[in-house]
Amino acid sequence: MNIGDVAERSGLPAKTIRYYEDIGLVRPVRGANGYRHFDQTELHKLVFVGRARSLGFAIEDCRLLLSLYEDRSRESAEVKAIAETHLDSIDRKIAELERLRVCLRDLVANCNGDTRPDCPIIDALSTTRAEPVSRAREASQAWGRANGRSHKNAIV
Amino acid sequence: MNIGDVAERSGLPAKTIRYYEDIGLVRPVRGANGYRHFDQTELHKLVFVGRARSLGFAIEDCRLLLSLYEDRSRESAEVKAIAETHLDSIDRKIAELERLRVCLRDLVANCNGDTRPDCPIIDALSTTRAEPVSRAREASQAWGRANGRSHKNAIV
DNA sequence: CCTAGTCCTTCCACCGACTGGAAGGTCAAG
DNA sequence: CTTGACCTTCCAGTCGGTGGAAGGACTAGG
Repeated sequence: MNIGDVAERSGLPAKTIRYYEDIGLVRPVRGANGYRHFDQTELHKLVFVGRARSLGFAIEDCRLLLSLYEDRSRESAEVKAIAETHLDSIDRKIAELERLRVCLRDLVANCNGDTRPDCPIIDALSTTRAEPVSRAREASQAWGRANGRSHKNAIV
Repeated sequence: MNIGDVAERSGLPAKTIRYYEDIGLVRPVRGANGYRHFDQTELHKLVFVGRARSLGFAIEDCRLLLSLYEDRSRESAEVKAIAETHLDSIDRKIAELERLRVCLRDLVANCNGDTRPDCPIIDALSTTRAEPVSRAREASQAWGRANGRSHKNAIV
C-alpha cells in the first residue's frame, strides 16, 4: 500500500504518517520509485497510534505503548501504569478547567452585557485585590497550550 | 521601573514581558542605556494580561480585552461576548476530557496490571472493532496541544 | 508520443505562548 | 578595578502536526 491507501485505512492524514515515520513510529520500506510502501503490520501500528492519540496519549507514550504492543512478553502492569498516569493528568486538567469555568461563569453572570461601559469582567481583571497576581502564572501555565486558536481541528 | 521590578510586581517572568512587548501588548519606553522602563500604566496592563491569561484567555483575546479595558466608552456586551465564547470553549474541552476519562477509566479498570502479558488496554488499541478509526482523528485533534509534556509548568 | 491529472517525494515555514541559553553591555557596591 | 547582578539581543527549541512550493512518478486518454 502507498501512503494514500494507509492514510485512508488508518484515518490519519498522509502528512501525519510521514511525520510518524520521521520520528520513528513506523518504518515503511521504499520502492524503486522512492514511494513508501506499507504492509499490514505498519498499517496496524498506525491504527494503534491513531487510537492511542485519540485517547490523548502523548506521542512518547504512544511509542512506549507501541513497543509494549509488539512485545509479546510484556507485563500488563507496565501498560496499566502508563494509562493510569495519563488518567491522572486528565483528571488534573479537568479539575483546573472546572475551576476556570466556575470563575468565568460568575463573571459572565454578573455582567449586564449592554451598551454601558460598566463591566465586572474588566473590573475583575484590572482591580487590585487583596490576593494579588502572585499565583496567576501557575494558573496560566496550567491552562497550557490547550487553546490553539489557529489550529484547524482544535476544539475551541 | 526596570523589567525586573515589573516582573516581580506582575508575577510574570521577564522573558514573558519581553515577549509581550514583542507582540505589542505593552510598549515600555527605553532609557538612554537601552533598558526598558515601565510606568504604572504598563504595569497595570501586564497585571491585567496576567489575570486574563490565568483565566485561560488566548493572547489575542487578551489584546482585545486590553483595548476594551483602555476604551472608556466600551460596551460591556463586547466584553461579555468574548468571555462567553471562552466559557463555551472551556465547556467543550471539559466535555471532551470527560469522554476520554470515562473511556480510559474503563480500560484501566479492566486491566489486571500484573506480570502477565494479557492486557485489555493494548487489545482495545489494536483490535479492529465494528466502528473503525474513522473518527479517531477528530478526537485526537480535540485533545489538541493540551498536553505539553516538556513544558516546565504545564499540568501533566 | 504527448498531455492532463493525480499521486508521490522533499524541504521549509508556521501555529501558541512562551522558555533556555549564549554572548555581550550596564550599573552599583566594595 | 573587579565582581556580580541586572539588562540587552538573537537564535533555537518545545508539541504535534499543517500548509504550501517545487518537482518526480504514474495512469488514462487522445
